[in-house]
Amino acid sequence: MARPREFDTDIALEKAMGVFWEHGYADASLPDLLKGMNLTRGSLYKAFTDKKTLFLKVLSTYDEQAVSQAVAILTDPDQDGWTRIFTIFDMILEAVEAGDHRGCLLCSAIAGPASYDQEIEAFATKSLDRMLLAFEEALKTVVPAGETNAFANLLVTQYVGLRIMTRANGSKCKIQNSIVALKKMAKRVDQKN
Amino acid sequence: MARPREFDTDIALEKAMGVFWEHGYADASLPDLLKGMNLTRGSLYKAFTDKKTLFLKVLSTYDEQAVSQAVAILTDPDQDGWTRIFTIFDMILEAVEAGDHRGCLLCSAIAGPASYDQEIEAFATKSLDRMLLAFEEALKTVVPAGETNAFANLLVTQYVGLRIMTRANGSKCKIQNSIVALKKMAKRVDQKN
DNA sequence: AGCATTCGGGACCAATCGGTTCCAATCACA
DNA sequence: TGTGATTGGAACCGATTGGTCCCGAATGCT
Repeated sequence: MARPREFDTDIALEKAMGVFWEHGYADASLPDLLKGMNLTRGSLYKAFTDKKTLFLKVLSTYDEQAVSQAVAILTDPDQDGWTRIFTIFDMILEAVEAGDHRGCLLCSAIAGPASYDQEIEAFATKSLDRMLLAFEEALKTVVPAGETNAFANLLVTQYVGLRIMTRANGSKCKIQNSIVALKKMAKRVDQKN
Repeated sequence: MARPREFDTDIALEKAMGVFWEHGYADASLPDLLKGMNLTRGSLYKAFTDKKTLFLKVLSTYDEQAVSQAVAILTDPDQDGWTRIFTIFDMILEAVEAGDHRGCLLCSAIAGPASYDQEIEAFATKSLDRMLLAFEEALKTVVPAGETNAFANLLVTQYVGLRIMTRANGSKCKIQNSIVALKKMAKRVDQKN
């Protein structure tokens, strides 16, 4: 019984992801979201309750998609540890070079609403911890066992830093150089091992 | 002639810095600023024109104070390069351990309004570039000449990443570990040099 | 046919935003 | 003493915020 939804919830969620990704949580206004999702106010609130609830669901799908992709790359057993790691960082660089300044939805959430909203913080932290574990997994093959955790944290911090700087326009060069240095560091660490 | 200002502009500016530092640019509302600065609307607008103008002035005083302090540490000729660098990172850790989750006003500006306001971006980028040069200066004594720039970029990125993660509450452990790894990295780089 | 539920779309809500303007009171300088 | 600028404080502005409600039309299930 009853008329079914005319729009696909998942597709709407991905469109919402696009809006939040570009504008950030706070600066994505309801009109922005409605236009980006091709919905009316009534439909949005009936389907997603709330702006914040919508954002949490978006974070969830971002975790399933972007984060899972990164995790898959970092834990790919067919590749060398450093190869996996630099696949991730090279993708960041490629995105910036292609003019994509959106950065990482997760990192922007941490920089923004996570500082005053515990739910958002918990969600974002959980996702970032998945990346931490994946980095650690990749490092297991290339650094001594007792050091994987520390280096994984360094790489996650580097990841966050790069993704944040991505959102400022004139940062391409700095991002390039950071990754160059990261590769040099990898070489040094590797020779010792 | 005329009645003089009852409040000290510089002190008001520092109070405003405190408000922006804690809340971020967008989330610092006029009432927040007025309460934090002990001013009324009229006085604020007469003295500082604008919320954005006020913020730019605040960024400027932040540059003169916090950034200059960091630059001074990083370029102190009496200290070893790595000592200078890890003084900076240890200060970040100490702040977090003391419960200070404000992070870095500059980094928050880059993560926030710098993405849609060119003036703010230009200002923040300029300040961050000062830190970049200072990191490079410190590195000159400990890494080969051709590599100082790349490593300086890595360190600035690390700095930004740490400062952003600082604003999420449960990140103390990650920050600790990142810095531990940074020190390990320094050792490896040093042995090669 | 009839019921239920969704649709798009707009009206409407209170609250807040940044910003302007006016006020009487205050105080310094000439 | 009088002029001029600044004070705290409130009133007020239009715009925007997130959110609710109601509408007639559409559509699927029984």
